[in-house]
Amino acid sequence: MNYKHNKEKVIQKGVELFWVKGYHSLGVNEICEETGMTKGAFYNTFKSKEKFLLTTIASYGDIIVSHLQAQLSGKKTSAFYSLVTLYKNMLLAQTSNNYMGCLVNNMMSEMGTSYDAVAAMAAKQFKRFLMVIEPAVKEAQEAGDFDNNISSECLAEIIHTTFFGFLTRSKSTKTTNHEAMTSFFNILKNR
Amino acid sequence: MNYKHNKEKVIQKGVELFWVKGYHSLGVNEICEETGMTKGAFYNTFKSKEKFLLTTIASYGDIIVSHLQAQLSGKKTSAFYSLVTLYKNMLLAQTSNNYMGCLVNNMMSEMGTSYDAVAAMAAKQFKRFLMVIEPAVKEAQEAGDFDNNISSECLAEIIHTTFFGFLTRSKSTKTTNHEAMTSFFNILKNR
DNA sequence: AAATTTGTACCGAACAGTCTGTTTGTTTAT
DNA sequence: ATAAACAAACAGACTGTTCGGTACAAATTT
Repeated sequence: MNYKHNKEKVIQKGVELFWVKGYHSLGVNEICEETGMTKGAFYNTFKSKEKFLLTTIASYGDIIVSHLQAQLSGKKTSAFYSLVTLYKNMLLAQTSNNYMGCLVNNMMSEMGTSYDAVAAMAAKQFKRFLMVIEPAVKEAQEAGDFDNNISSECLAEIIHTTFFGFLTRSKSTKTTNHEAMTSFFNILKNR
Repeated sequence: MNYKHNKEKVIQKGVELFWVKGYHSLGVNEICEETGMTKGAFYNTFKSKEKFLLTTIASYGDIIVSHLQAQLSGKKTSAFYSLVTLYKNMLLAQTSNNYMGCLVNNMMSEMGTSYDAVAAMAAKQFKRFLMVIEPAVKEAQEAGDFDNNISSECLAEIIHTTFFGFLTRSKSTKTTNHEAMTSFFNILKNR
């Protein structure tokens, strides 16, 4: 009544909260406390907790897509090196992020088998990530750094899927395995 | 008191339930209903929901370790081929398992950042898996199928981590990406 | 004035966990 | 041999809390 909520800011806070706590251990009450909304405003705006989650995943996807594009469009170095640097930095970022991983990956894991709409949304965002990565992969293939006997789409999928694997693993070890990540890219690289 | 509970059976049911539903969306009431226990018996036996989870993860680890050992000890073919077959079959099994993934991987993701004891237990089981895989990886390296410029431990870790990535991803797509999995092993193979 | 948004009290259901008292097999004392 | 004592396992009603979601009136915007 005395305050018009900034929907974008609320969504960003939602991203943060779901990212840190996951879906089931985050309550609507806590969302309201953290965002300054009341339940009335929340349900009027977002209809349900699940729909709010879907909105946050989509928003998170936007952020990551922008990040990936920014990191890969620099073009100061080879596409291969850009990719290696990108993934190394994203893995490194986990240490200062309390190993929260990636919201899309987290939601695939927590909700994938039980909430179809969430699974579909996560899959959609994953595909968007691949679409940003793929041109760089293709470029690295054409430059001879990656094998050419495999489609760039498939290779992009392998890379990002493996990255997700490292993210999940780092949650339990509380360390980022850079050695393995580096070795992974060394193996991918044509000798 | 006309019934003595079979602790092992209860744990196995717990494995199944946590595997399907995860931690936060599985209640103690449901565990009791499904196992035939009452709350009194449950809390007397397992002390808490979290401790029960730890027990089930350890038990699940035993099952998987046995499975991995059994599949790799056959030795009818090369170590490389045994590994490829093993992972292909495990990925394939997801389709008939409703994409439940691997309990250890699921728990790393859901609980890793919030419950240290669970994170540690998941990490422990993961290490056990690696210890079973590693000798086969080493053998494949010695046979010339895998690169020798990398430690067998590290390579085992890359393989299993990537597999976990594929598991998580299959939860959202509801399909197992065999093409990517096969390509992954093709890339690993020395040409 | 009409429509929309907000705040708050409230709902029934579900949550993890506790409490009291009971049933059991075993150990000890007679 | 019998009985008393005991600890462990058991049953399930019950605790207080939190859950997602609703109702509705007051405030605000149109």
